[in-house]
Amino acid sequence: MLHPENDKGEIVLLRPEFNFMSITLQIKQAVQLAVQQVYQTEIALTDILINETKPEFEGDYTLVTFAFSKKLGLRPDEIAHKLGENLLEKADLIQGFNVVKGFLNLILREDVYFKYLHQIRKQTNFGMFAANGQKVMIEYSSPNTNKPLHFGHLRNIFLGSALSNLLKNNGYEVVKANLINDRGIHICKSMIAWQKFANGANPENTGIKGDHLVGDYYVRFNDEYKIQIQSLKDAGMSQEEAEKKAPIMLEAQEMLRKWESGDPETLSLWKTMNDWVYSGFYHTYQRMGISFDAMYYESNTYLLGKEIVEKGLTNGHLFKKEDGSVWVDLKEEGLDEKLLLRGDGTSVYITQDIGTAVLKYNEHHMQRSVYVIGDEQNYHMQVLKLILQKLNEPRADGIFHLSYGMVELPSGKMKSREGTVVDADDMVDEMIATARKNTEELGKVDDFNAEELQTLYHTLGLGALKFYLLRVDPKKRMIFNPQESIDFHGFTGPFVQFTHARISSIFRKANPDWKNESTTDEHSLNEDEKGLIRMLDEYPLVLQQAGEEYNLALLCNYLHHLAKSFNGFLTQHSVLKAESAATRLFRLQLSEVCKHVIQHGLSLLGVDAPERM
RNA sequence: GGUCUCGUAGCUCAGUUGGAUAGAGCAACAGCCUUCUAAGCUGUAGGUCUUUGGUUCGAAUCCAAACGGGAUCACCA
Repeated sequence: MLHPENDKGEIVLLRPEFNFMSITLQIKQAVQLAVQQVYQTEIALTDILINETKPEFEGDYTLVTFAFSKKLGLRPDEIAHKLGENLLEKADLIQGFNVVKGFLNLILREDVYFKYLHQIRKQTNFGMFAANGQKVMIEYSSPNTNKPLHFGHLRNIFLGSALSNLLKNNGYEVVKANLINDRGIHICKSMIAWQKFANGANPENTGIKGDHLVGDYYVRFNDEYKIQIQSLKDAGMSQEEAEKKAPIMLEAQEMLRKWESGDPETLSLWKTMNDWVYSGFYHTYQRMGISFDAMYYESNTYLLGKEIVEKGLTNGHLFKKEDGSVWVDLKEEGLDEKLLLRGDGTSVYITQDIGTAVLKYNEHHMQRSVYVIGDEQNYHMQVLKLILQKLNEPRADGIFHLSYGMVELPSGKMKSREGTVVDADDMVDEMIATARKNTEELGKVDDFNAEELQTLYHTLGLGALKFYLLRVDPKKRMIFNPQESIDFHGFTGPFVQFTHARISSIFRKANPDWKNESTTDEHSLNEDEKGLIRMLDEYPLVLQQAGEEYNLALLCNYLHHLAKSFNGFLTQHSVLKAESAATRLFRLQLSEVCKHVIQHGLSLLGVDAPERM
């Protein structure tokens, strides 16, 4: 219900035509004027609190006057009465009022609703914002190349992808970026295991998807590693020593050294196996409707990172220790000293992140750079931003870590070693299969051909999955119960999709000429209709707030609420068989906007809205 | 131990720039399909908003402490 404000406390009009129409803003302006007239006091629009009136009271919107009470030194109910009388007399949008303690319940004239609905109907892209000249990069997904994507990645991917859609909608120029972690000991582990155990197995001759194939050898490495540790321990070695001395681990480390020194054979294998993984990832992204504008590879950026660090050393922002290692001092910032280059000159994790950040900026010159990364890296991201600021890298202040909580199983964390990881491809398959099962049981689309059915199952399965992962506040960790799987009832994607299909059904059965109809009859609004219009009024604000807070859950909640309200409306009132021609026309218009908002909102979440289901 | 973070119905989550009697979904129970799609709707039941103290007209929301989860504090990535 609030309008966003800038530093000066002024209302910000992202797209003036929306806010001009907004019912709540109209009321606020009227209240502002009333306060001025009755009490000769200026009051900021942002200090005016307007809520929707609770159903148990009479009214449409409610002004809370407690805050004025302190400023004016008067009783809240007295202020409410005075303002109510003034508004009734002066403001032509108010038809009546009542006062309960400090709450001034306002009854709007019906034509306020009609006018609003007509105005948003004129907006062909209601919910879309004009370009704001700002460019933002959003990095998400960012997988390692040693194993397939799992359920935890899905939260990351859907968050990043939906956030990209949302910010684009809200007027930003968006660059979707993916940073591939393609180098390091983890990929060498898969490579070693493949060399030793695969007998030349590849995606073609096994039919196994490339990322899964490589992942299998990563698992195989760990199995072998465990066995070797055990036998070394049986021979009297300590756990710690055995972990260091296990031959297969030494081989992996040797391979990493070869990789870093540019050994052609090693590089060739590395490239081959990474390509298997990429084609697997590509397939997974594609079926989920995920895409990127810019790809970054850590194997490309770590060298740039080194350069930046060297430069920082000569600038005196960094310092060198006796062993030749390079450090940054973050004690002033309340942190510790952090290592940036090892004594032997090799880079560490954060070095390549520094390089990537600079490369990103050099290529795109964006004002803001969002990193969708799990909350276990909060500290790391804080350090990265501080270092870049310290090095005076441009737009370091524009870095934002969209930190999301881990997806956990009821039994706790997913652990690959314990085989409790839920694979992303399996999950998508399972959701599509569930969609199929539910659809077949209901038997509503028996006339669909095979292709239409495939599309529908895909739409519903992915809709359920995406909505499920986006409906929770990203900051909070969430628990996923695979046994119960994901429901298609209640607060879910398919529920919202279903509402869209129902509305679509109405329009299929209406005379297509209804848009040309006109009537001079009067239609009197009922509470359900008013409630729906109030919800539509809220939509641009929800989008704006969701964008500013990087919180897609707000949009999910809104869409569920809207769909729920619409379903309630539909069971109470008939559209096509309305009492009068005017009512029928009005309800068609209202339904049309609701359909648009549902479709538009879902599209931002990356979810399709089916015409039938 | 330091820092950060979370604690709301049996379960999963909303609600947190302080506002009326704290809301959804799932699970449970009772109803509603000759009427635009029942993947729906309505009702019942379910709460010491972890606890204690503070701030005030008013606290789930802000502050402090305690208790209980989680993350992190690597020359790993």
